[in-house]
Amino acid sequence: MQEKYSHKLTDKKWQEYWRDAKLMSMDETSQKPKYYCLMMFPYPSAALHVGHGRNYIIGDAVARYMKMKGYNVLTPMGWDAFGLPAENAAIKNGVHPKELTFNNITTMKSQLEEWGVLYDWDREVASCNPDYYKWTQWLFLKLYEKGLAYKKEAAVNWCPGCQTVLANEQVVNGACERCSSEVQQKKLKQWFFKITDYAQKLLDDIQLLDGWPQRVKTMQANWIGRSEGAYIDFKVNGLDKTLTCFTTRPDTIFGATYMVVAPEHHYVEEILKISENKDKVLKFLEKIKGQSSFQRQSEQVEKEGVFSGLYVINPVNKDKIPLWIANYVIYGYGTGSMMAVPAHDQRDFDFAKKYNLDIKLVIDNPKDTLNGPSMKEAYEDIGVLVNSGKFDGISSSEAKTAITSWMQDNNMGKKAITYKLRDWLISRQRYWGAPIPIIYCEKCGIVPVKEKDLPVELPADVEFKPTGVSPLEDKKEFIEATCPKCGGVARREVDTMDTFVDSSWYYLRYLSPKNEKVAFEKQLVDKWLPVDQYIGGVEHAILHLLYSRFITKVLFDIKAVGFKEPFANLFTQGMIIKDGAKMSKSKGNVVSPDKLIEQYGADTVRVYTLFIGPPEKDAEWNDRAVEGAWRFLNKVWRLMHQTTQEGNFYITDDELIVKLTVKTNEVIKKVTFDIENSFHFNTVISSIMELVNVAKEVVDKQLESNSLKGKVESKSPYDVKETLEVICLLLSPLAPHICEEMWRNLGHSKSIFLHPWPKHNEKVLSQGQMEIIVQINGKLRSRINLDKGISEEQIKAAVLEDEKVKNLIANATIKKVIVVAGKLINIVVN
RNA sequence: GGGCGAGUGGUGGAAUGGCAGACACGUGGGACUUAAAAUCCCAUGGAUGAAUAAUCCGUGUGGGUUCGACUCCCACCUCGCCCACCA
Repeated sequence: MQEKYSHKLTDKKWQEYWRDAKLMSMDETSQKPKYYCLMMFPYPSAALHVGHGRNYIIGDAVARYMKMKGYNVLTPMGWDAFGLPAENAAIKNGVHPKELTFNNITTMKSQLEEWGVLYDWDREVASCNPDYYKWTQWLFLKLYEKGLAYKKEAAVNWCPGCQTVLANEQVVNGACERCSSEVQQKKLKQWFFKITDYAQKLLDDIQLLDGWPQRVKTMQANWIGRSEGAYIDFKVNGLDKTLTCFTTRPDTIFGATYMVVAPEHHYVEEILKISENKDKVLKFLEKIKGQSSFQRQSEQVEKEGVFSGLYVINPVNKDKIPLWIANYVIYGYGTGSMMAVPAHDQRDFDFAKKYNLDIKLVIDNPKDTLNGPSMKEAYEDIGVLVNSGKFDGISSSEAKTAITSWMQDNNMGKKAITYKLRDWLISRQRYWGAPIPIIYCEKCGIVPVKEKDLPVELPADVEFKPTGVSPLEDKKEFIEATCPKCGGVARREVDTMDTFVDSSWYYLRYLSPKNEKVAFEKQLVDKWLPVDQYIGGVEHAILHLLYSRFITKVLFDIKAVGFKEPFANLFTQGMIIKDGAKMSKSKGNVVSPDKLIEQYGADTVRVYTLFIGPPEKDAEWNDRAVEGAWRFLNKVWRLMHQTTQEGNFYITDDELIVKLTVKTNEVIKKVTFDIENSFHFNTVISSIMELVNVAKEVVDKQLESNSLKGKVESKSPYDVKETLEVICLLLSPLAPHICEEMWRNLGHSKSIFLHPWPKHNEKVLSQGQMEIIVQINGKLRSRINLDKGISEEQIKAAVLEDEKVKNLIANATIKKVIVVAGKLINIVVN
């Protein structure tokens, strides 16, 4: 064994060894229990920084740990390889997206290897390969068959920068998530997945996700946004037309004093035809059009509206109330129109004040009687109904159901549930994605491509120009097709699919990545899924995870898989921050792992990354503190060297033996608990540091006592090697290279990762003495060392006999004594 | 406005309701060295102390529960993230 630790001696050697030995390959014939450990597959962008590294290092540590715990571990990796950045780069630099993507994949793979992160590379997938996207297209066909893929004209978010359509989820503060251009509205015919059909199931089954962070579950529930209420029909005065609104407060229907429709509402066209107020309405619509969607959505924009010139009839009391058009009504939610109850909704109240509309009190505050005209703000709480006909006097919560069923009986409205969740718009007017497998025939209309004709391959040479339509539009050989139904002349769909479709099922493909006959084998996925541990960034808390859940449920319903949820346990790691901000090229605060790995080695970078803080929380990167991890590994190496160079090293002093063996077993217990319970590798490392510190101290003391004459020999000396092995084993998932090296130096011929994880021995823990804290009236006053394992009564007696304690309570009477086993005693006196 | 999370030394952070500040980083001092690096040792929340004595204060603020609160409950303040004119 070298005297000094050098990562240059260990890193490459063991990386190659593990790779050749296929250490992390799943064993298909194994009888061991399975463990599917999955990292969110990355988009192949230029180069990884230490922030990305955290994700892979955590995952690798978990996978190695579970392997040592005796599981048959599946830990695959792949590439979410379609998408805009590669295509944008192609437009800019003229490099084909495919070339760029695969170059990036090569770079990232070698970076992962340098970190010592292992995967079952035989199962690698890339979503841009035809043998993968063939099955993404198959998935589309399955949804189409089930009526879950449909085409409709829709006002879509159009990014003028990327020249494409964006999903609602890709619009952030009215701007494109990618290029920050201001998003415009545009009407296009687009393909959608009917995720709204699964809104309730997606919401209900959140309950099944015991292993998910509460935060993510809440975010999903909010995103689905279920609300219960009623649809209520309002007849337009004097016309044979009904406008329906959605409300969560049917109890306030008697207080509706006007009605509002969104400016985009289809009825606005009718209004313009017949309204006497047409000019003002037109002027208003013009003004609203000038406001970007971002302006409309921000709260700074004042509620504005215009009287339509028409009236509607409140069905419950036949009141004739004005119909308004206003910017604060969202076309996409509910019915795009709403009843306004100014007395009991703050927004309606503000609007009514501004335009001098009636405010009618229908819910009274039982504690403090309200007076309609003098109200300063809306009363939104529960209360007792007034001015509500036969419903006067009942509570508002009762009234909700009572009024709804009464309206239902009288054909005025009905119970309703709405969701904020919208259907998933999957069309992209882009090249670098999976083509939507659809053919348009003049005779037969929309015809899906036959499964046997998949994949619909992307042509290689196309012109990359942002024109607002897919580059495939220019590609005659691609567009021209024959109708699969009638054989006639037809044309192909030129849009490609949102990359979230690619990533919504990849975890199934890993089980049979090369199968050319099916997307995945039911028997295999049913055995291996749900994923035991999914690890990734919280930024995917909504989109990717919701889409994956949706696709899994669809596949379950068509009996393609036998499970309802894809991911049993989810771990979302925190971001690495540098100089107070997320690492990004534009901010110039990116820390590259390459130099650090060159200087300190992979294990130092890994240990520091895990030591930086609890993995689920954000953490600030500190280059200087990396040094601490380096020093620690060197310390371990020196201890190892010092105690193995000249044969076995025995501890012969009984006290030292107890100290070291107790600590060794305590740390095994603590480390195992911290990994199992929370992946808190930061405390795992600090515990191992403590063990190393104690071992060092014991070894030094032993060396001192060896040089002393007349030392007392123990009857059963302790070989330090036992503790050294434990240190190697506990540290190996975190710092695999150095541990593998030290393990071999300890005389083992097989890889440390094939050795079982150590178990602690409770009996050892009960040896020696414990320190009992003595509190008087809850304040720390003394400490007393007592033998472990004595009873509470004995502790109490021993403490009360103690001279110091006696003095402290000399002039007081003892009221009560509380003993906490093994820890503390609190004497309550007065 | 709603939801979630967080507030502990100079810094990152630790603490099943039971010794607050583990483990590190940094800093100061010392040993070794011609010197430096590396390594090792000591100190390191604040206050009053000559003090290695001793005592008091101290986990955002104010209350509460408890023998005992960083931890639980209530109210508030600050910060972060997500959502947001969702009827």
